[in-house]
This record gives sequence, C-alpha cells and structure tokens, in this order.
Amino acid sequence: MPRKQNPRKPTEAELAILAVIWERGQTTVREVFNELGEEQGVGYTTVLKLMQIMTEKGLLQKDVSVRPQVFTATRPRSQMQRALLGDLMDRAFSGSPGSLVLQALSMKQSTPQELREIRRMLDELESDESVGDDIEGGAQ
Amino acid sequence: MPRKQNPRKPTEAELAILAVIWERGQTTVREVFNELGEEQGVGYTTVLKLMQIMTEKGLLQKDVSVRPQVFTATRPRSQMQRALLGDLMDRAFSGSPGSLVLQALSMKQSTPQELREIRRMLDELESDESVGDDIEGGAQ
DNA sequence: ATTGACTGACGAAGGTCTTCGTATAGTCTT
DNA sequence: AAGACTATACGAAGACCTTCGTCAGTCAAT
Repeated sequence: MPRKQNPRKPTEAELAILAVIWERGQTTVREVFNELGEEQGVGYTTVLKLMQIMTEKGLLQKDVSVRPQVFTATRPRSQMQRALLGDLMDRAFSGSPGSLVLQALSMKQSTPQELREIRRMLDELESDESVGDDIEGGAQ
Repeated sequence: MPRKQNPRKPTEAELAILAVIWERGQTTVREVFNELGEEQGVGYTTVLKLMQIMTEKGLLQKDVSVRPQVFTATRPRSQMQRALLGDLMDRAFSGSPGSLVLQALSMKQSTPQELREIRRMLDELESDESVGDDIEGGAQ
C-alpha cells in the first residue's frame, strides 16, 4: 500500500540546493550546478529538474521574465532551520530541547564567540522566563 | 538513474520504532505495535517488516532463542542523536553548531532546569577551551 | 491430534526521490 | 537567416520506503 506523503519538508537533495540559494540570495540553475553539481557528480538537468519540483512544491520561486531564470527561496533559512530542528527534536529527542542542545554543545567546534552568544541567549531566556512568559496577554 | 544509498541513517518510520525500543531497552514486535502501531494506524506486519529490515541494516539485534523474539537497539540513543544532529548541522546549518543551538534555544519550552544544565555545560566548554585549545601560536 | 490465536518470513504493490536522456525553445554570432 | 549554444520542459528508469496480504510454523487447550 502507499505511504502517506510528507508535508513541506525538503528532501536531502533539495536541502543541498536550498543551502546554495540561501547563501546567494538568488541564483540561476547553472550557478547551483557549478557549486554542487560538479563536486557531487550530478548532472545539470538533474539540478534543473529538482529545482522545478521544488518550485512546484513551493520551496522556490522563479522569475521567468529574465532569461536564465532566477530562483529564490520562498522562506528564509532560519524558518526552515527551525522547522527541521523541531522535527528532529520531536522524532529523536522526545521533544526535549534541553538534551538536544546539550548534545549539540558537546559536539565541540563551537567557537568562543558562539559560546558567548549562547550564554547571552541563555540570559535572555531566563529573564523572560522569570518575568513574564505569557506574551499573548495583550488582548482580552 | 538510480539514487545513491544512504549510510546507516534510519528512515522516519525506523526512527519511530527506535524511539520505542530505546525507551524500553528491549521489546517484542507486539509491544512496539501496541505503542505506535495502533495510534498511527499501522498494521502489525508492517511493524514486523520494518523491524526485520532494521535488523538487516544493523540498527537492531534480535534474540531468536526466546519465543516472541526480543529486539534491542545496537547503538545507544545518544550516539544516534549525535549522528542525526551532526547530519542536520552539516546540511542545514553550514556546519555551525552555534546557530543551531541558538535556534534550538529560541524554540523555548526549555525548562529552567534544562537551562541551568546548559549553562553548566557552557562553563565546562569554556574552561576546556581556554586551557588547551590554542594550538596555534604560543601563549602570550 | 485438532483447533485457534499468535508469530515470523516473504513478496509485492504503490508511492517518493534522484537521476538523466531527449526534445523543444531561446539567444547569440557570423 | 543559419548554425551553434544554452536553457527549459518532459518523461521515464530504477533505487528506496512503507504498507500489507498470505502462508507457514508454534503453543496451549481441548
């Protein structure tokens, strides 16, 4: 029997393409191909096809008015990161962000600067938490 | 043409099963089925088939000597979490753990206790870092 | 031993994903 | 305008995933 289809979550190959597009803001197929097609041994039409499918899925938008069509991501990188992270958190970390963060931190490689930034974020979170967590409150 | 196959990364359905097995330490097919088969509308033989495939892939081990066969995970949850996290970090976060952690933290829901623990982890990391991380030029 | 309920092995259907080949359409150069 | 190139669209091949149906084996109680 069939499988139920996934919401709007990019596949592996799609995510690789998104990474390039996020980096550049907007790109042509050829630019994406040059960046990852060659090093990954993927053909030009493969990249094209994927980008067409991604456009159908709503992951990308394309401007057809210019000749080599220009593609952009419909959603910002941060939003997708958030979604992917939330998904992984649910599926592999029992929905606990704490243990996820701890694992990520233990993975070394964080620069001192990043660590400082994380600490600052922690400060904000804790103050928010203690003062007022109910943001919505404005309306009655 | 074909697709290149993934290393030893569990699929979505496999991960759902792993979650149950990690929780219980060891399980029978029926236990897994009771836990997620019913609520997800998946049949018993589906769960069984998946667990058989997972065993072939090396994700699970089964003890055939007892009657309802008993399955266990071959690798601890933390190791898999680490691998999945690293994978996501590479593919969606440009390999930067910092921004991943920040995103995860901003997803709130972290309990104060978790925040404290994260802070402690940060302390450890920073002390490690300041002591023995500067491989480059001598200390001055 | 026969029956009934449960377990386990297999194969196959029907999707998705990735990969291209091929054909068509535009653009540019001469 | 013709030929050479590049870009785009389309369809299809084949791996992989998820889902079961079916059949055979096991065990307990009749």
